[in-house]
Amino acid sequence: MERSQTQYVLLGILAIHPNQSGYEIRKTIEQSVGFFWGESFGQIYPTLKRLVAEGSIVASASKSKPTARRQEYSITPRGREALERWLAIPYREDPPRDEFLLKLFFANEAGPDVAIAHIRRFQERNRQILTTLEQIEAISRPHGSQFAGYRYWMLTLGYGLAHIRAVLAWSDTVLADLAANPEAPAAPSLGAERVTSPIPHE
Amino acid sequence: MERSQTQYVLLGILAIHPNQSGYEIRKTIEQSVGFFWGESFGQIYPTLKRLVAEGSIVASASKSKPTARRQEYSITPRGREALERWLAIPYREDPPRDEFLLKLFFANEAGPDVAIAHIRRFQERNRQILTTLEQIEAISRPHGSQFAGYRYWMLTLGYGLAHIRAVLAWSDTVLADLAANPEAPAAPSLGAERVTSPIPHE
DNA sequence: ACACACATGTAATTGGTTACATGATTTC
DNA sequence: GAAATCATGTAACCAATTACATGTGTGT
Repeated sequence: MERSQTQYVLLGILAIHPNQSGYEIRKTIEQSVGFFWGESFGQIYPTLKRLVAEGSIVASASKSKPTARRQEYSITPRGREALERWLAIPYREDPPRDEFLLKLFFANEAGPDVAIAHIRRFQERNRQILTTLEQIEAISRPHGSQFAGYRYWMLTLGYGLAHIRAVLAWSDTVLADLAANPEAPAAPSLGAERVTSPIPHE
Repeated sequence: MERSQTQYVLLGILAIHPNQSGYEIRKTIEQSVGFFWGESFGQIYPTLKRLVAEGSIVASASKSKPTARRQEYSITPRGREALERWLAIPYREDPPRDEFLLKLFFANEAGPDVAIAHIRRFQERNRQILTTLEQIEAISRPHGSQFAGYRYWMLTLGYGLAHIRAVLAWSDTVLADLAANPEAPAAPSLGAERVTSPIPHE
């Protein structure tokens, strides 16, 4: 609970766009930060209650859509302070885990066809995301800076585009290499003179 | 336990390089897949025991380094089968969570100085990793394909290099933009005509 | 003697997903 | 009237980290 990031996502989203229900918040998350962040209902609803109890957000009956169950939330000055405090501290790296790269790394145990299948899947998925991100970019550009925070949205979008374009280009060269030269020469197993990569972790 | 990926990392590492202790396995993980995968002792030791119980690996007293406590593990044919089965099934995307991008996305609530601080940190860290990966590449290239799996190691390394170079280039343009134009024009909050990004998830 | 790397393990905690359960509202 | 979407919540489960605890071997 102390270092749960979920609360700050909720605060941040409500800071940008108040008077949303839990259900709506989740949609907003999907549609804005969805390509690098996800939240589940099982996490959202309890956290909203906790934030209300702490006074970081307030709940109110919906005015725009007065249905029976719907609750709307807005950030309070206290919530804004909490958000700003959190934003100011250095981001933490959580331990990286990329199953795609892991399976590719071990692909020698399974053969090049398996590697190729994974890479094709990787390409399909990332081409799809790239198309989406490019559409957002195209739609947003004429809009100009229509809302606060637009600039930073564009920055994160730019990250996504740069990342995906780079790894898609990489995947093309990899596929070409695997197709041109399916069987790599066999060799002794990783032994005494192995090369290592001491990547610094936090 | 069913969908724990830890077991497969251990199997994969032992498939490439047998007769390692738990302690050693962890070091090997850090030094090979460390830039995209991590494992803790609290996860490694119980999983090793479970894999022994299942017959996927075998434990033996150390021959090369016969100390009191040291246990060495090697993969069995059964473990190899389990590894191959796992390698053949499509990788799963786990929900993305990038705190750096999240803080950047919300940076309008905190000001450009906060955004700049995060990006500088990001650059420092990634430049450091880039240097390490480039050194590995430089050392490995003359070695040629000295061991089985070398090829796939180089492929994952290539991914890391492509990714880091791309996001570092992105970060330079972002910093230049934020420095040249620290205050973005204020604008109404994210409202009715907001643009959305329906990223497909699995 | 001291420090550091090697080596193994467990317990507490937790952040999070998934599945389940329920019901209202809208749209076709 | 059926289906989809809106809407909220809880319980079970779990993978994983972190902290703690213990001890050996090596090098200075």
